[in-house]
Amino acid sequence: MSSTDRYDAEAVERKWQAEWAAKGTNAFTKDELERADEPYYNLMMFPYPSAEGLHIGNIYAFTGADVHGRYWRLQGKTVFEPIGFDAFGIHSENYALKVGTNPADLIPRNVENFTRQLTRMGGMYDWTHTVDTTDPKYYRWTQWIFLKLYQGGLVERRNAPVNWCPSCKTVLANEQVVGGLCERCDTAVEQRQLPQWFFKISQYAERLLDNIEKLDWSDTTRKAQANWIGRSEGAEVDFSIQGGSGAVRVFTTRPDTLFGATYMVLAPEHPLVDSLTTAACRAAVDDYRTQVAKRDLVERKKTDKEKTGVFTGGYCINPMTGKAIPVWIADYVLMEYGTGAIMAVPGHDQRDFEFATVFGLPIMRVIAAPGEDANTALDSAYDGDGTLVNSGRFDGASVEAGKRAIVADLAKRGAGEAKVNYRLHDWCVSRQRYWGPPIPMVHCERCGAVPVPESELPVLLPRVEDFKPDDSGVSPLARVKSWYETTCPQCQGPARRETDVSDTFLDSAWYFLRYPSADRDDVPFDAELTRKWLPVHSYIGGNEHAVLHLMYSRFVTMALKDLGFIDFEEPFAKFRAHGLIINEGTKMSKSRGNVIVPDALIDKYGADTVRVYLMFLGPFEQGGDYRDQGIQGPHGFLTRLWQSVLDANDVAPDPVVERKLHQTIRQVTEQIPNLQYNTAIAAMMEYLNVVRAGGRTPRRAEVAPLVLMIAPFAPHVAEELYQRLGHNESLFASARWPVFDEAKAADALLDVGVQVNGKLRARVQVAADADEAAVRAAALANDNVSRFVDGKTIRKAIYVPGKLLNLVVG
RNA sequence: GCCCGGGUGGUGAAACUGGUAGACACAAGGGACUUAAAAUCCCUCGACCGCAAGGUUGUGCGGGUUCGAGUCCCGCCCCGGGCACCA
Repeated sequence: MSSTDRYDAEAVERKWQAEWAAKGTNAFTKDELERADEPYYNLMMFPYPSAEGLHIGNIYAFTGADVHGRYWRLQGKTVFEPIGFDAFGIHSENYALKVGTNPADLIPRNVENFTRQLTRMGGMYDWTHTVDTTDPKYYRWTQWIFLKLYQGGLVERRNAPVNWCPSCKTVLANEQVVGGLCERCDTAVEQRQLPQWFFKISQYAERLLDNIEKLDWSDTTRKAQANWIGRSEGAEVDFSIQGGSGAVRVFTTRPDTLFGATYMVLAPEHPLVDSLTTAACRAAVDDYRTQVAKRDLVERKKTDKEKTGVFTGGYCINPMTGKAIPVWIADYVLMEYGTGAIMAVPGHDQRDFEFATVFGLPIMRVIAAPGEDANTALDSAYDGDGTLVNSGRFDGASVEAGKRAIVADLAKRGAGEAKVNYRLHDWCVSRQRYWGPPIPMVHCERCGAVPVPESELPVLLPRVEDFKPDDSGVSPLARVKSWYETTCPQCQGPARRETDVSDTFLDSAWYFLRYPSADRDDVPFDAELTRKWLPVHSYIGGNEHAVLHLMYSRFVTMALKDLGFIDFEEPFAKFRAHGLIINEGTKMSKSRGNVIVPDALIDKYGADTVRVYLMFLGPFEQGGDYRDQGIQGPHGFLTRLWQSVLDANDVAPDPVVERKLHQTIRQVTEQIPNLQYNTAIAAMMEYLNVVRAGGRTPRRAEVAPLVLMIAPFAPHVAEELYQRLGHNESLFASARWPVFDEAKAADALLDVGVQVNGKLRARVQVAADADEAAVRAAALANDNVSRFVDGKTIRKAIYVPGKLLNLVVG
């Protein structure tokens, strides 16, 4: 054997990557996309191109998705597998600040490096249809989407709190606030109110929730989405203000406990706080409100701190008891949920109970559990089921019936109504930052906020050398006078551009619509191509995006459908979340210094080995533990496969090997579409062991199908072996997935376990068509079985055909 | 606190719908081939008892259902991830 016949992964991979690029094996022309017979859009979450390059987690995810795409391609589908770069955002911006470079210079270098690495891993990417969210040709259409939603009445400008670091003089994202302090300078973070742009996603809450059950998505992801939307059924109830006009409206899920509402609590920011506050309480209320405003948003939401609050001096009337109850303010009531005000029922809500205990407010029982009555003392809130007590004419009703009856009563009197509330709140898309697409709006003193005309898109992000945040509290763009000074598109008067940029999540909320039409500059997405290729057939990505990215993508898709731009409302027919890779039992992180460097691994073993190993580690949807030594297994496997194909002769396949082959094809064919890659690979290893058992010489017909089956995992070596088996064209362009023959997969003899009283005593071999009597005879003929049966009566026999016989004796 | 995962040999992990636990692989040990090494091939490999045949035991813990439980039910413990005062 000459040295050129040794498995040289590097040479093989170089050769085939060049071949694919030269022949355009994985790229589609517009015409090809339009004419595809069986389109299959295989999408994976595009990466943020960091300066460090692809990490093993990216590679794991992309490989798993690529295996999926290559499999369907071999099954005859036209698989479109694009990749792009999600390059805007705070990560790039902060990193650029840290190293003192402009992100506009940094990103192209990172993209180039990522492209090199992705190519090197052997992904089946169509590089003629890629996107870069920072390219004006892309973000022009991100801005277009903003405008379309604006025109559709789905965008609104309103004040909202942001985290503010008084020392860095900048707005912070929630994750930049650590323990109430700025992560960079440890200064206490405050809240500031700024006008921001919102997408009214909450209008879609019901549809977003209802559609979930129709989606073929990972269960965990669907549950996360449902929880995030957080539907809760209850009622809104008016508590009229004593000695004043109007009422305070609250949302409650427990209208049945209304008789137990002994006080009320408003969020400190609630608009009625001012009018409810009496002169005597004014100072304390103002003081408390200032303190709350000072705290950052993250700290505000901590649940484990002691309840605080102050009395406003005002009273409202409980619509059921007619009694006046005091109105307090406290930071445990949030302005953004419900109506920003609650009726407190300390007897049956733990938070209210704690608050009432701290401030000595009355606690009343209005629900009695079985065995309790109206006078049973409460030492904590009781939130279980039971019957109403201390509730006038509603006494004796169940919780369920009480809810209905009290809501009906309130409705009759015009004091309340049934109401469904959602946790999901509107999407704030404003970022007081530099590295993002400028929001395409103009502020005119006369006309107010005016959208930039479509014909003037893109609103280019100017190159700004000094994009460090300053104390203005607004985007760095607000310092670039030459940029923000403009004229009003409506009245031509002097105007000022919106200087905030949009959220990165907006960039990624529509990129899948762009890919097929990435080469079009006249439209964001071609109508025909979109109809043909979307919704996405398969989407694979991390569970860290299970909520926001997927939710926003669904929302944008729904909105675009309602606006008449597309004819479907769910973007991803199928979604699967992949697991995480850990290293020797511990999480990988830069600080631990245990990050696996993919380039070094590929240098040593080749991309094919790395791909197979990553997919072999554990179930793809659960992740796995990367162990350095383990890679030897897959590497040896590919080496043996190589050797076996080169050594193969033309003798007809051995029947025993052939049976195993068909069983293997069956298993692998079933498991790959379900992402059960680890066991599919194990089956192929097992088969190759049979082919090579005892050092026998493999036959060509025994190994040729294995070359095809390993191709999704190890595409380069598969191509090379396919060629050496005598084919001229690329395997992926010409080969078809092997088909198994059920008859040939069937075993002639079956191994049946024999139990006596549930304990395994023997295994007997019987003909595949043996009936129960035959199995029983064979079992009783077995010494070890008769040992346990002799002298006893067989009371019962359970026979699982072809598998197991259990004799119950006694 | 709540919602998801998960807990099986020395290790990563398999196990269809309740039916022969530990496939496949790593590591370890032994052997063949070789001048040697590499590569390749073969054997052993949960624990305990036994020369063996075989037996007992074993899937985080405690109960239960069943002819039969890693798998189902009830009650716990531990690990990982996400959400978190949501009224």
